[in-house]
Amino acid sequence: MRFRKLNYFITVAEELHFGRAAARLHIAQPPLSQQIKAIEDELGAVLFERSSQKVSLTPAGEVFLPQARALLQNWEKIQEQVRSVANGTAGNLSLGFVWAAGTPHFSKGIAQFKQNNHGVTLNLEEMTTTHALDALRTEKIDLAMIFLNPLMDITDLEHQEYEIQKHLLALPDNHPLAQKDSVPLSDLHQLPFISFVRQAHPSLYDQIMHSLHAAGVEPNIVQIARLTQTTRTLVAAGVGVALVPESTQFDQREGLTYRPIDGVLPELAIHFVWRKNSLTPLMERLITHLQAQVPR
Amino acid sequence: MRFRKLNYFITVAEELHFGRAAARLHIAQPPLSQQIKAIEDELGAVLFERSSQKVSLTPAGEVFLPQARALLQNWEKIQEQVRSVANGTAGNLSLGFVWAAGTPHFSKGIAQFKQNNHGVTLNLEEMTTTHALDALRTEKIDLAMIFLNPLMDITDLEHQEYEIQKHLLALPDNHPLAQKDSVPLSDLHQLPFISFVRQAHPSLYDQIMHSLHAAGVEPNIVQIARLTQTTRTLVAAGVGVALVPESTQFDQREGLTYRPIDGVLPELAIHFVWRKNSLTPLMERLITHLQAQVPR
DNA sequence: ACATAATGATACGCTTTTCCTATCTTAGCC
DNA sequence: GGCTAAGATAGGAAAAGCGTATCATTATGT
Repeated sequence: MRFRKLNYFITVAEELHFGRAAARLHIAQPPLSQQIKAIEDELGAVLFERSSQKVSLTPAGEVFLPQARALLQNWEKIQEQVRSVANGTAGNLSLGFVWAAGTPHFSKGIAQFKQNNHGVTLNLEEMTTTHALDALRTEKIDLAMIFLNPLMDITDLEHQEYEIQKHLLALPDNHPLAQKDSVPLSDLHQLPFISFVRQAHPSLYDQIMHSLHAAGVEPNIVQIARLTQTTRTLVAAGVGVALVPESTQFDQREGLTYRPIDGVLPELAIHFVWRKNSLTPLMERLITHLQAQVPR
Repeated sequence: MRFRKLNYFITVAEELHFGRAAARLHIAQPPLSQQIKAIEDELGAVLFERSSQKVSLTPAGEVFLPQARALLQNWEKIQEQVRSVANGTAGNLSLGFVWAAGTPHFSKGIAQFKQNNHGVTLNLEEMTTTHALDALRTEKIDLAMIFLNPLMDITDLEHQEYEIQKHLLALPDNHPLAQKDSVPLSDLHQLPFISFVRQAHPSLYDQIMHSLHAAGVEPNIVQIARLTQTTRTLVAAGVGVALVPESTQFDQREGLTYRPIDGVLPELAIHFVWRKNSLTPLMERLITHLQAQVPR
């Protein structure tokens, strides 16, 4: 599909000489004459006024020439665009990610990717793990970055690790435990606790609770916060303490301190997740790029 | 140039099934697979996700489909347009015509032609014979309607008769000659005369003067008018009499009378004139149409 | 688990299209 | 009147496209 004939016509129209045009096209003159005749037959319109002396365009040819040029140009553009989408330098991508993934290196990575891929439209949306999985399966998003753990049933999906975060204990500045450099897990027993809603990340929630129980810690959940933002506000207000992903510390806040935990807690594994057979070059490129931004 | 492959792609994209698509295209399935593969190779982009279970578009294919459709549609439009221009139902045409050609049947003919050929843009310009010939040769106009006579050198042009007009004598209402039903040529001797500029229609001018001399009439040219409009104003004002084309009488005017001439005067032959080998279907159609409007 | 059915890919020979070489035709020119 | 330049025509060769037969893969049903 080289639009051969269209090119033949344009070249003859430019040279106004079958011999020279044929030379430019690297073919002999007779087939060129034939092909032009074929176009004329197909269109039902004579495009050239021929004499042995000179060749000129008929009004029909005059009208055809710019249109033919435009068509070819259009075709070039289409080709480029399709190629761009194919190798991932253009296209659309909807990404759902959990709040904890929104680290400075994540933002930087996204910004760079946009910078280097002007043809790409990224659609970013913050979601809970539960919501993101649903959005993936209903094809509302193409890619998710969520808390993954082995208990989840994701046989219809594929995934790849993004980063592992540790838990930190969020404390009010003036809390007695803030004196210690790191807090033993057992110290959390019966402490007033602020948790996220289980439904947001059910497996993670269950895993954390399991770990606490195993360490003999019975948390006294005094409040359930839907947004991490709210959790921090409540902790700062002295309502209680909370276990938060380490990425939370990137947002500094008056009156809040973070301490590492001494003891066994599940890791916070953020994974890229996508539907089977839906991994496009664009997604691959984005995943590779974002992963490269993760420190260490 | 049937844009075969493009159509193949579109059909497969619509059916999402190589077998059915091949059937719709009236070819076997293997060549279809081959051609699709050829497109993919050419674009450097996989367009379909194939499995023995189902075929689906890749993002690149998704982008390509509407573009391919648009391209084909565009091609159809181009074809139609070229065909229209070729058979004269569309296009542009610049027509220069002498004032005398602007009769009611001329106006009606033009109006009808426009009505019946909406794709046609007519560019009408009133000109003198001299100016029209120049405009023709410099390709500023495509067709002229001018006073033609055998003395003119128009070997580079072709022509066809439009209509023959007679001369009339334009008189003030109260002029003594207005009493007669027709005026003998000899009566014009020494009468105050209003003439057009010789340069406007030189051959015609010379021919008229020759006829007058031959009849022993020595006109007393008191004024030279550039516009026929002006001639009539001057005649009505009693400045003199004038020889005018019979078409002039279609414009009635207070205080003006026209009388036939008894005697030998050149006929006013208005011809279509165009450059050799420049007669397009559109011009042919216009010429035929206008000529059919001439009375009798 | 194994045979069956459905579907796209591959192999290979045939047909059609396109191209090339050689020659013809026409129109200007010395 | 022959010469030259340019496009058209003729006929065979090369290339592209197509068809039949077959393979490979995957789901399905017993």
